[in-house]
Amino acid sequence: MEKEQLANIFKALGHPTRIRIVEHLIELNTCVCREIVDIFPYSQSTISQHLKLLKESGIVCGEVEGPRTRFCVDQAVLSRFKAYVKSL
Amino acid sequence: MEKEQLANIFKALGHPTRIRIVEHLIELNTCVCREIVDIFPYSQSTISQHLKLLKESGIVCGEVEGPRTRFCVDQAVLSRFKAYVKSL
DNA sequence: ATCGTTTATCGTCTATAAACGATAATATAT
DNA sequence: ATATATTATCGTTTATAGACGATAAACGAT
Repeated sequence: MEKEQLANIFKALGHPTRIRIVEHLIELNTCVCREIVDIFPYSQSTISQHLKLLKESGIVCGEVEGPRTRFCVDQAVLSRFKAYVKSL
Repeated sequence: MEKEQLANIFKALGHPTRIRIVEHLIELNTCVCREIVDIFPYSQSTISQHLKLLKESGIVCGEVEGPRTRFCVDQAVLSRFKAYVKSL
């Protein structure tokens, strides 16, 4: 796993809200943006921005499904990330 | 482990240079600032600042030793951090 | 065709990060 | 006492993050 992507994943997780979003995604397996907006005390645009960062890091993927986007954790990337952390 | 500290550790590792510094500290077990400055293409003040962030997150600790500071990874914190990541 | 719902993006503002050089602080050695 | 080496901090500059509201885009339902 490249240092650059590693750093991006760490950075993506470097915010309490994004940690919680990822935990939530792992728990529910999948999720649309609206559900997350309803849970957190932030605006839709803010949550969307957090999801964008998570997606850009590669740890989360989102597929468009009609008018909404279904987000989920990319298990392959998460596995590689966990393997790296374990190696520390 | 509290979300706030978790996020701080993730954030601290969210920079390629700081990842490398931590890897280096783990490898050598301990290190003074000057050695790191010699390795990386950044100024002493920049490296010192990176070390400060790492220290503030708790993942690294530094004890003053005469005119220099000896840095090392806090194994207890690293362990807890690794345990959290494993739980994802 | 229009409306409502959902999501992404734009523009803005404020705060923090990242880098540097310069300087202060500390301790060792001369 | 003075010089040297090491580290931390200050001040500055530029870039990025984090939040918001407003708006655009996409689709489903009416």
